Amino acid sequence: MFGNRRLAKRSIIGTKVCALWQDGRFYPGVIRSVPDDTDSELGKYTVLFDDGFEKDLVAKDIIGPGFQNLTNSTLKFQQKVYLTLNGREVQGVVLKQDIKTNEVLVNVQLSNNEELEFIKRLDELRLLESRKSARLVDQDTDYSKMADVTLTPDNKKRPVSHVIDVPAQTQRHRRPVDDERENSPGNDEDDVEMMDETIAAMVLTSLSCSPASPKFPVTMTETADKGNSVLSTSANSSGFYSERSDPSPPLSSHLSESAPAANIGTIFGSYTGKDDGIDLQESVDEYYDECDEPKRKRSLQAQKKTMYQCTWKGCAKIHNTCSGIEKHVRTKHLGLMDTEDLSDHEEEFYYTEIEVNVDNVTKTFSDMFTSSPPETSFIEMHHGIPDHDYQKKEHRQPVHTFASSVPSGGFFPQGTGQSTTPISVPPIKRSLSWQNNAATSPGTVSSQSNSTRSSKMSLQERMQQHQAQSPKSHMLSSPPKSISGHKKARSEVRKCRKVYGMENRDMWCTQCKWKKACSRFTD
DNA sequence: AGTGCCGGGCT
DNA sequence: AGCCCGGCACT
Repeated sequence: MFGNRRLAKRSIIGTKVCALWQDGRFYPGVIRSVPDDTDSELGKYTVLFDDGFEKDLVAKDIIGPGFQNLTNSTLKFQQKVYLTLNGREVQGVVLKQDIKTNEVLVNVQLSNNEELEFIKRLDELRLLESRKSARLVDQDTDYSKMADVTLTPDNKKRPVSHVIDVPAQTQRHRRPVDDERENSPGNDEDDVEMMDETIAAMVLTSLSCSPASPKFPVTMTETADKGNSVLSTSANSSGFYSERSDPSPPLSSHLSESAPAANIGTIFGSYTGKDDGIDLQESVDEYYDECDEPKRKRSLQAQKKTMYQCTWKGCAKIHNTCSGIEKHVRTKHLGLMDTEDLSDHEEEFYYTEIEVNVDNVTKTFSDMFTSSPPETSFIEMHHGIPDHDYQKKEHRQPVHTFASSVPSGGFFPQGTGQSTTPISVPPIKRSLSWQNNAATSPGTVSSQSNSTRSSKMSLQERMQQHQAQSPKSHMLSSPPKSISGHKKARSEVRKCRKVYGMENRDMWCTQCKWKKACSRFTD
């Protein structure tokens, strides 16, 4: 039936698509049959629309996986679309589309029957309703998921890359939304909704930092004094969505789910790329949600802490929350929108729980963040974000404690004496962090050898160390030659064995397990 | 001695 | 292909 000259296009029949109808709008349907010659642009696909009609269409009139992207399309007035607001998929109709900017004015009817108009970018819209929850639908094949994914342009299909993909589209032109907000004053909630996605994406962006990634964002932890933790303030106070049964302090709220417009507005001034502070949020232990609820033992300064580590190839990002890591996987690796509702939780396959021995989780994090020279990563991280005047904010704390050891003064407010949690950072780690290339006097560091240490270090520590030693962290501190040299001394190379240790062999990448070239920490 | 991983064998 | 491991080069 199918042309068999090529690899069959993975049974395209049955694919859920949206196809052009006579009226110039796209309607959902499934592929009924494919042309004999699928290579030809003229071949007609038969699409069975959901309402029972059938039509033969060329590929270019079909939107869906394997066909056109929505981004390439022009949507007509009254075209039904789906979009995500505040983590929920809502339906709307197109009012108009600005071809130039690819922004679409969408009218959305909220559950409370309120109608609102949003300006969304084309790539934020979908023509097909997303699957609600794979858990409920008992794991059918990836099909619909694929549809979801591919229908959302810009979601490059599963980037198999360990490069963090900054969800650029979420960060660009947010101004229109701003304008939009002005159009509907007094509706805070909606404002929130509109911002959520962006913020969440920004959070993710900022958070995206795998050991393999050079862009380990330097973030502030709760050690930041209140004046500085710009975002954590805003995020923290977001407990206004009371559906969150969690009676925990406001700080436990989930950024992506809700963030009070008011606060954010205040804090961000104009709502733009001020994501800068966001990373603070997650980095800290206050970033809890229902996922970790049972594990909330930190009041005990527990010795054990469950962390979640991304197992995506080349990525070993660790989050301290389940939702955090899920989001990471979802947006960074699966190329999905950061919308839990739309996700079918495939991300669960890409992270693993790790129990970490830490005497003080906070310490751990602060370590992680202190250990890489902030400036570069920080700047890079925010590269391309408009209106970014983060630097102007009071984030730049004088770095007291480590000023001498930190190359090019990071802003991490280590020195903030008002830190609530005593941060006892083992000197070893810190010195290690910058010791690699920077000239280090042997005497200043612990006399223990690196390897000895690593066998004794907790996993977490090793991870930190790895992060600290990842290439980026050298950028500022290292003498030029190490940059040009590129070839790392063997001792510097971090591999699963070193990072996780023998005792955590199950966390090694497969290659390492097989004594093959490590696939996780490729340099 | 420890580590990274090639080459090759087994299933 | 997935897995395992001897053995070598390197540190």
